[in-house]
Amino acid sequence: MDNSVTRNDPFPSAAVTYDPGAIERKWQRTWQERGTNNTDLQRAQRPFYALMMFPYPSAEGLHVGNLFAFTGNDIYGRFQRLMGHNVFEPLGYDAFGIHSENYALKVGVHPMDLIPRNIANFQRQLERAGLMVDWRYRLATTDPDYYKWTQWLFLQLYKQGLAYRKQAAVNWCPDCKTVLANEQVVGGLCERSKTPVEQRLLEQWFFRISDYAPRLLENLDHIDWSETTKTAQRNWIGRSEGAEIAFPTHTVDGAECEIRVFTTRADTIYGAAYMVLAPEHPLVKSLTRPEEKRKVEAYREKTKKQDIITRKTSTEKTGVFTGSYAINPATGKEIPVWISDYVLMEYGTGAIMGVPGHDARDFEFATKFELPIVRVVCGEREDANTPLHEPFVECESGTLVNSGVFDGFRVEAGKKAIIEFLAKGGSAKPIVHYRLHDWCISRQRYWGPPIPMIYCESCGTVPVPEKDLPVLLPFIEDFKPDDSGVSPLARHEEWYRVECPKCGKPGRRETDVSDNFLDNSWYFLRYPSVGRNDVPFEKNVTKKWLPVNSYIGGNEHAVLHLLYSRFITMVMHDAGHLEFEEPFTRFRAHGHIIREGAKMSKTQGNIVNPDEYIEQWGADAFRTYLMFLGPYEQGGDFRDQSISGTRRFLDRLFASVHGMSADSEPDPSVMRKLHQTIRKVGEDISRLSYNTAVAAMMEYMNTLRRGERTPHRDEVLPLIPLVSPFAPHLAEELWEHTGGAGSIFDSAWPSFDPALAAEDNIELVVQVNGKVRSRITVARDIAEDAAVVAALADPTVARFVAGAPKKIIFVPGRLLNIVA
RNA sequence: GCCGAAGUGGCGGAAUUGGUAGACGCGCUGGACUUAGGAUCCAGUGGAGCAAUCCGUGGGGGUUCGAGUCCCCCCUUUGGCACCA
Repeated sequence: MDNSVTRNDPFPSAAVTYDPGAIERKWQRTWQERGTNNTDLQRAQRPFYALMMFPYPSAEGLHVGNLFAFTGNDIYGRFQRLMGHNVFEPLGYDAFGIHSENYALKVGVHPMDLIPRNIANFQRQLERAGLMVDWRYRLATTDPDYYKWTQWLFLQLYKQGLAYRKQAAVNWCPDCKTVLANEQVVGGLCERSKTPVEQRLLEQWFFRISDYAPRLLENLDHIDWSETTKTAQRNWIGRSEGAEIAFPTHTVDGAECEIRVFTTRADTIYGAAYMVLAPEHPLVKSLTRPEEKRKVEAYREKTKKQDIITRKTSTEKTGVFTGSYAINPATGKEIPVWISDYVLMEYGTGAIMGVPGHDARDFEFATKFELPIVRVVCGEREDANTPLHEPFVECESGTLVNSGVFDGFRVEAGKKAIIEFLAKGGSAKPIVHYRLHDWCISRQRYWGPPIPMIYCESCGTVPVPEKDLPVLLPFIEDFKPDDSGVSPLARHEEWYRVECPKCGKPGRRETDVSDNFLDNSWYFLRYPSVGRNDVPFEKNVTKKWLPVNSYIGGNEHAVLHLLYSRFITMVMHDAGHLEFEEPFTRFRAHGHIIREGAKMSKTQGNIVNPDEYIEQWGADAFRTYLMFLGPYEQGGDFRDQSISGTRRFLDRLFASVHGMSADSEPDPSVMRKLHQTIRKVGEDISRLSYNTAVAAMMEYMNTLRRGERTPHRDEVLPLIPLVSPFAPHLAEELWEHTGGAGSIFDSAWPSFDPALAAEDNIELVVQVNGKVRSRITVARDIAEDAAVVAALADPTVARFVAGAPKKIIFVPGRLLNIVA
């Protein structure tokens, strides 16, 4: 006999209890059998491409951060499906690259063995997470079917003159005997061996992304992306408006020449007291007077040996005088020409005009070498003769002084006027400069797609014909990089020796592989065309599914991956392969998870292994908790203790569904709350505010449980679809249990009835002088006069209002403030 | 140095546009049920005070009838870029 119904327990312990393990296994199998997560790409009527950044399959397995990211995307995708879209949610593996290779080196397992193993482990973990992924379209960047097209992409860029070869410096670790990526150099030291990094010059392949800088910048105004990401890209592209100015001089041999500088502060040209060239500037040789030659040569040698990082981080200014002078085109005066490593050959023209009065670095340099410091700008509190004890860099309030005919100009106007004036004399032109460098894609490594180029003695550089793709990455035992500075592939003559495709004479393959960022710069184009081996992305399916409707990923990729993807898409657009030029219509950066207030790291041993938690709490509770622990776009703090709360919520949902009745009528106030909840959860999911969506459902659950009553069917059932994006397995189970047909994900999001959600009576906040004194229950549409009368009838309010109110502020439906 | 984000109870965090600060959850306190409770359920929970009430969103000013929210000046934490002319 059932005597478990007690006064305090409106939900009798039902015969069935919530067993997430069993339910999740059941539905994962059922989904698989029914093809619930499959999308018919051809026939879809309302395509919606919900993309998440794919993981690199590290050996540690799925990180809770991956799951946090994926779950957030999955919820959005499932919600869009319930809203009537055909949602495509693919996932794959970014399996080439230095991360994977380094791990393979560390454990001494060949990546060709290791990576498939890692992928298998990831796959197992991901399948437990209950993602709505259509695995038929899974890809790995290491699949020859995939990287064949990565190589094809390279060839398209080459064809368009966007890929070129030049000498460039790389980071070299003498201890690891390998080339390092910039990310692997921390504070001038090798991340792993802590050895100082050296710089080496190598011939490398570059993509002309800098040609696209203006477009990459301008388009940012038209795409719906997280502002933080757009800001990061804007800064990275680094547009500077300024002028190129020529300073006439003559070489040691007496020939006339000019030093061109780039400056954003043309207004300060009257304060240009010296010039500085980068040590490697091509004019240095011809400008160095014989008596200075020894010093200059020594300085150049010294800076050449310096590694990139030390040079960038050292603060003390150094430099030497060349012995030559140039003419300041504004003043007509001679100024000395120096060389110093604080001027970078890579930026601008590799030369600057030194304006010590109004630039911090120039000030430091001039102070050290006792060069004249002249004031040419002053603020409101200074005049032309106010001495400069520190550089005056303020522009806004600045006025030009000691600047000849330009005295009295405001900084901005002065800039324009001076450029115009110099331009007339042919010594200046306005110019826009970008900080964005060309993209070096060569890697002297093994684990990547070989760059599809062949060097022939008679034909020169010859691209591999498209029909010969892919250039397979061969299996080699000795994939470890050595101190030769070239890829391990360069040790394999049997591989790199080929006939020239043009003339048939002996040729040599390019032995570098391409950057991992090239692999993942186009994977989203590939997903819908996985399986097509004749084209990288099939025209019709691409037209139907791209650009991506929603892209979610980490902001650590704000500049590299997300910029490169945009670049590649633009190039493909320009070449006529794509109809759009921006790949991701909407992008949202998710936050990152920390654990108990600290960063998760292996050394601290506080890594969350999703397996254990899913085992203990169920995937649904784990997913819901991840979404509840903080705002999705900001991340949050993972606390073991807190998971119980979300699990309790699911337990209660399960119990409510099993304990509900259909006998009496639903409670109107509960129904009102229900419709408010439907609205809120929908709105919150739309703006990725998952934590508040979960809170709203919990709040409703509390409403449902309040008092000693059995919840009505109509009060409970709509909660199932609301919770389904978060707890898909449980929702399916409850949907089936309550007689739903097919998958809940082929049903619809519950409709929200504004009339039902509206309150008849509201609680009006009554303030006196802005301080809350009371809350009164009044009709929703109460008029101001009636509200004042009702408020003054309240004894507490009356006590604070002595005479006649001075002023009344009435916010209908919300608040009444009486100023007494 | 530059660019960005953020400081709210014991903790994670709520608070679309200036309008009830602390939703929701954890934890904690008390209680019910129980052989037991690290299960479940009920009640309470920012601080001070018997109470009326007062004080409270990093600190200091300001605007406003009203400020977590807007403005100015500081402090702290955190992410990114870093001699970018």
